[in-house]
Amino acid sequence: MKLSQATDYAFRAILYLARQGVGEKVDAQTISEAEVIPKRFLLKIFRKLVQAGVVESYRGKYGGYALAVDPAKITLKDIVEIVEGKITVNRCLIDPDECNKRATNRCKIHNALAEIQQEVNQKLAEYNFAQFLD
Amino acid sequence: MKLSQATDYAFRAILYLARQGVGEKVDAQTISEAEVIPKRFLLKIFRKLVQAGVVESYRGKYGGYALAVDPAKITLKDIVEIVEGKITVNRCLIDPDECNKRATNRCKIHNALAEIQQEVNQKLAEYNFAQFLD
DNA sequence: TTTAAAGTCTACTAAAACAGTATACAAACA
DNA sequence: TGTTTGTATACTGTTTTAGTAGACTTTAAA
Repeated sequence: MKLSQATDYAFRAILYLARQGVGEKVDAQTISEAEVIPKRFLLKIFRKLVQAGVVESYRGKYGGYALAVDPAKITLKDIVEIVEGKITVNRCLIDPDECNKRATNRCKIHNALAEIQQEVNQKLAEYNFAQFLD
Repeated sequence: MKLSQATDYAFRAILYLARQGVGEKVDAQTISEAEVIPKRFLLKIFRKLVQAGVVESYRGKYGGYALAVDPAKITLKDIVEIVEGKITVNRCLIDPDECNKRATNRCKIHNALAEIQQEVNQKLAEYNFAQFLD
């Protein structure tokens, strides 16, 4: 029941770019040093963020990354889902075949977990990166 | 960001015992079959529940397990914590040394995650096993 | 008082996930 | 045209998860 290290790194990388402003390019090396994130690992995380359209990348000399979206429009939930996929508190909640009792909808515990999962998603969606800028 | 299979099994085992009533003994084999849980694995989970005092065990022939506590007093949070320990949404929230920026208390993101963590704990604590008895 | 059926304790193992690295490649600017 | 940047793919070591195994202990009934 925890977020991965990669997600935590992504939070910090996005916040770093948000502080520079939308469209302001910074190279991975600089962010890696400032935020104490292994560079190759950070590059890997950035590829997901680029693919998702949250960040844009610039290749070649003087390349780097810049925020593509207003920080106020980027939530913690967005980043979590980009990096590690949708949150699933219990495996039964994704795929009924994962419930070895095949009782997903009849099981009150699973209904409770579904509610908790929704609550977590909602909470994560309440925080956007504009709020984290000092 | 999900609960382990062991926790899910524990939920179902506790619910099974709750349906029998406090003090009503059932052997692991029966529960294993009814809830489709590997028996040896279930035995291992039960040891934690026994140690925590939620369940009492009876050894020897005609032994088994029985709920030791009123189901209304057992919450989802209790079981999660017994089986997999306290929930920590982000590793920084347990140990500041885990934050490679050493910024746990100054970091607004981590403060947000701390709030979400508390929310999850509170939600889990709102559900008790009496509520799940039809 | 023996024996069979229960749980206990410790250790082991296979598979998946996590965290990070490496190597080769492509683009861009100077 | 060469150096600096990101891209793509694949590899690797460690930890966690999920489950299994074997030897042992307890208990009740025959």
